[in-house]
Amino acid sequence: MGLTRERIVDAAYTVLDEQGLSGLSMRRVAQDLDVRPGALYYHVANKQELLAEVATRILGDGPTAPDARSAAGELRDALRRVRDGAEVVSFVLAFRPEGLAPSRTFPELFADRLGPRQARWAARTLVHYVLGAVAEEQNRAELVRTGIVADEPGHAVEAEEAFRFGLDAVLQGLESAPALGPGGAGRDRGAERCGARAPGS
Amino acid sequence: MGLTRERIVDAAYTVLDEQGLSGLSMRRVAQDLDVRPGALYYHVANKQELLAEVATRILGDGPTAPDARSAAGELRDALRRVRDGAEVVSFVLAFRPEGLAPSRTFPELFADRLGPRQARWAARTLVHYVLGAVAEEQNRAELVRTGIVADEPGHAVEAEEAFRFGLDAVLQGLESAPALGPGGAGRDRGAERCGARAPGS
DNA sequence: ACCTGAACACCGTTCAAGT
DNA sequence: ACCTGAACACCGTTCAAGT
Repeated sequence: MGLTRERIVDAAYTVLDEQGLSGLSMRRVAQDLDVRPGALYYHVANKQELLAEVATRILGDGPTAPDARSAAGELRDALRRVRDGAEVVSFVLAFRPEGLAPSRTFPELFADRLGPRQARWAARTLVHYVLGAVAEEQNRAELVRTGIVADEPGHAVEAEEAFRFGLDAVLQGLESAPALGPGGAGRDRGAERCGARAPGS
Repeated sequence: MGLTRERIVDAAYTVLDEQGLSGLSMRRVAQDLDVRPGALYYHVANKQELLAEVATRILGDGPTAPDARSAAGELRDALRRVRDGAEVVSFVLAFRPEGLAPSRTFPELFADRLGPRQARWAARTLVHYVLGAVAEEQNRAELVRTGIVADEPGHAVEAEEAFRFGLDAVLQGLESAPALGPGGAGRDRGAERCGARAPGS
């Protein structure tokens, strides 16, 4: 009864939450919509585009909080609301940089203290931290679900503490370390040989 | 002429470097070894196990440097040596935590200053940062390869600066922020409402 | 304009049967 | 013990043909 881009995204989001990212196939989405797989391609270019739409839905309007700590918390909440949320957003962020909400809003959080370049770098550091932490947590949940690993009690609180520990460290470092102009000079305490070559081939 | 687990890992590593992770299939590996796909399963349980072996090869013996900064640099070098290295290691780290070299060696880097729990958290924060940074860089390289995005000149140096910026921040934060006992009390500067609920469903 | 039917070119994995 | 042949149950994507 009228296939729509929006209905497809809805169905995909539901499949994601119920089956996880590994269960999210175009064929499965089509089946849930009582439609042949090919029909989807009239409304959506390909699976990547559909995933990008799902990621946008996961992230919502982006964080509304004005400070980095609360914004990171909001991002974490958004990612945790749906199964494999961090994995989906990471994937989309990979092939569509600058296209997602955090890439636009997070740099603003550092715009008062840092130049535009450093603000972008700081934002990426923070976003990567949250994505990595939530992805680890959700991946572990997937392993528990499949029975590969046992659900140790007290793991949830440990995850909480661990997240806070790392978040504190990252925020601390971001607000103290790079107190210098947009040129990028002046990081000179034991910074010799950190291993940096051009990517091979 | 004598299929071996080692020869299979060799072939997989070569396919990875030449075709990327998306081109690394069991069938492709079998083809390169002049063998039917089914033959691989006599030496390797499944694709995940093979990927774990490839990740181990990418990481080598783990970092030999005694300080966190150099260790992070060594990890980054190792990941960058092969195409999609960060993606592979992230994937393996997801379904096989504690199984890879960094999970064992990185906590030692913080063992003198932090308790065992915090040392593990600090290690994870640092490893996630490096993985995220290299993954972003390599994902961009893949996009350039496919022609989806243009190869802006000066992007390599920007990546270098960005990595150093974030690394400095993370290291700074890790060595200053959590100067407290293994109990976990005492992070009390503006830490209200960071958004923490149990994972849904 | 929108969807079906049907195919194309792939996947990972299993397993009887051969040697 | 080790590998082949052949299948099973999937994929994403395309595209003529129908309505």
